[in-house]
Amino acid sequence: MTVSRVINGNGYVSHSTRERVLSVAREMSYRRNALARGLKRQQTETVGLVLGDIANPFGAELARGVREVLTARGYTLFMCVSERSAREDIAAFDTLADHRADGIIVATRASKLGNDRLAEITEMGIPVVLIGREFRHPLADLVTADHLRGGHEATTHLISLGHRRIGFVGASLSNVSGLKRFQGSVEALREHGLPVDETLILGSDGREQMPGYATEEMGFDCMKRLLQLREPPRAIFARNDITALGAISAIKSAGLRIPQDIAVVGYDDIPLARHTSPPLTTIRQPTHELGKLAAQLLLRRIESREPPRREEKILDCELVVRESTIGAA
Amino acid sequence: MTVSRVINGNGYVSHSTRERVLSVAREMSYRRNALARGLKRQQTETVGLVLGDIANPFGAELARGVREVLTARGYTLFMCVSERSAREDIAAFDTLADHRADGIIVATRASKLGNDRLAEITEMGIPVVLIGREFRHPLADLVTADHLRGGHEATTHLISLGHRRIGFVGASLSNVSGLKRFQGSVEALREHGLPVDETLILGSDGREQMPGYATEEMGFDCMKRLLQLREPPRAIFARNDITALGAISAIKSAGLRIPQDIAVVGYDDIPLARHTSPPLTTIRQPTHELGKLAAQLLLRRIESREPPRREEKILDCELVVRESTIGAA
DNA sequence: AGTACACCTGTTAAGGTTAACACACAGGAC
DNA sequence: GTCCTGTGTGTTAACCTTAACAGGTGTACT
Repeated sequence: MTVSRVINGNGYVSHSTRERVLSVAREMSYRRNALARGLKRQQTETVGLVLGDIANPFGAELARGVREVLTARGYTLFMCVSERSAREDIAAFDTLADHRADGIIVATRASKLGNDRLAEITEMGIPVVLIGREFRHPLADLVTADHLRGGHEATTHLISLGHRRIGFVGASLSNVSGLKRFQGSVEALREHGLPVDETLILGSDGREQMPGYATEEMGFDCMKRLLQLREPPRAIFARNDITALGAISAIKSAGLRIPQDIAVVGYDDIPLARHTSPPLTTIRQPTHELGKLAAQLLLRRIESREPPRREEKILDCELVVRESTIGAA
Repeated sequence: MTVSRVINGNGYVSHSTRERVLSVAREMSYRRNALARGLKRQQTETVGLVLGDIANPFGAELARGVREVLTARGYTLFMCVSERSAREDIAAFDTLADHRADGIIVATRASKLGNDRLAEITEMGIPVVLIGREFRHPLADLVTADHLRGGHEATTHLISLGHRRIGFVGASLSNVSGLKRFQGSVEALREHGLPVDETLILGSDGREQMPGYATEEMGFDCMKRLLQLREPPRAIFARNDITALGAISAIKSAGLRIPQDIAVVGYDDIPLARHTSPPLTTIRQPTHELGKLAAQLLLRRIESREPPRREEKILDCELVVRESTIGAA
């Protein structure tokens, strides 16, 4: 009835009526029912963000970017975590679809099962945007950082410092971003005529279950194994900063110095990276931008009458040189 | 109609009918509408978690504990972030209330405005459980770690190592947990007849806005100021591990050694703490347990017919001694 | 035969909201 | 007087699901 007009502030309502409605509403501590509203209006002004590892500051920053754009446009963000398995991914997609989220942003690792369900959901007409996840679909946009170039730059940096034996910590076949970083690294080696020594490439050892998000634990373990080699690498490229921190820890506990004995490059430029000892050379992803862009693309999809042309945006990364690669001060 | 019975698996449905329904459902890629369902059933099997800083691994671990319990019982967890202001807190509460979440777990800092709205929501009959947030209400349960004792233990540890000038990094009047840690610390000093030197207590300097979650930036800044004192402290108790990392960074960039020149104790025992250099002595909170317990208390409230008696659980912390306080290997 | 019960299916209404429409009145323009 | 427009209010139906009930068939037991 007239109440709706008051609550939503559209249509004509006389001042006195409005006051009366508001006062009664206050008195009975009325809250409008978003379920009924969504049901009727066929839109909920709600967006779901599916994150993998929320312990990684990278995910936090991503969420921040997404939220910034969404709240400015009046949307609510609900975050779902899916850290263990494709099953959790699917559960998150289903829940968001069931609750009629207006759109979904997905930043978890790809998996066969997950992608299949994602395709279904996309085809049902729910706008979907991926962040750094391998899933191509004509109805879903994709944003990602240029990990190929990032990996390339990181490695080129090490090569330019004279390193010839470069270890890779945190290799993973199932994570696209990680894989691209690795590929970029290999390309750089090839370009400089350096051999790719497989004994220097360590990852999660097959015992990788779905989480596979690289942890400091993993960095620590891999680095320890590298140090046990007859001729350990003199430089390390880690799949991300968290992994790099683990590697640094392992190097130090072996009594070696960074960068004099072993140089380390990370990836992501998490806030902590500038405060490690030594401060970590790393590849900065435009994390915040990625989140904002994903949200913008999603809103474009949500608010346009018919499905817009698919967008795939690849943002540049940037090498940030700190003291973990060049001795200093 | 019969469809509902098939979808929900209750009531009698013949095999053939069930198959027919399922096949049609698949064909039209039917998804049940959680809005309509929630509207009709007056429950959504959905719980909201309001987190402050999701970049802090502490929040991540908390969420993990909460989720573990909820999913096992068939509930869905939606996370909302409120990192900047009391306004965001309120927005999150409102959204969750509007969407008829069955219950809300709140782990953000207390604020006058936020608590007022929380009281309203609680009194509307929505189950609420607080984690480490100062908000007492007969209808809301509270779980927290014993920060008073934690702060006491950390400081006692430093005193037992012979320290007499102990700095406190990250003081904040507006954060209860932080405040308790500080109080515990002061009590320990008093018990040992040591003076409380206010020049050694640094926080966010009044320029604290709502976020106030202590960052490594803050730890770095405070520590730098402490080092500029005529007689800097020889030991530091940081409000949390992230802050401690910042402090460590500042100490090192001043060319001092840990723990020989300055000992450092953190708080939380985040995964990274064992991988810093040197590994960080810290107070371990039963983070995962806190999350689980909060979820259990919430479910109790949700599922009991009439409001149960208020529970307030205080879990013990534990000192984890590592090399940032006692020189070693 | 009559009664009880298990099994299966359909009808109705309600949950809270809003789009669409209908109506009513006032004031101004012609 | 008629028409138009702006303002204010009310009615209806629909969004999709499910609780409650009603009704049907068939089998088993007394």
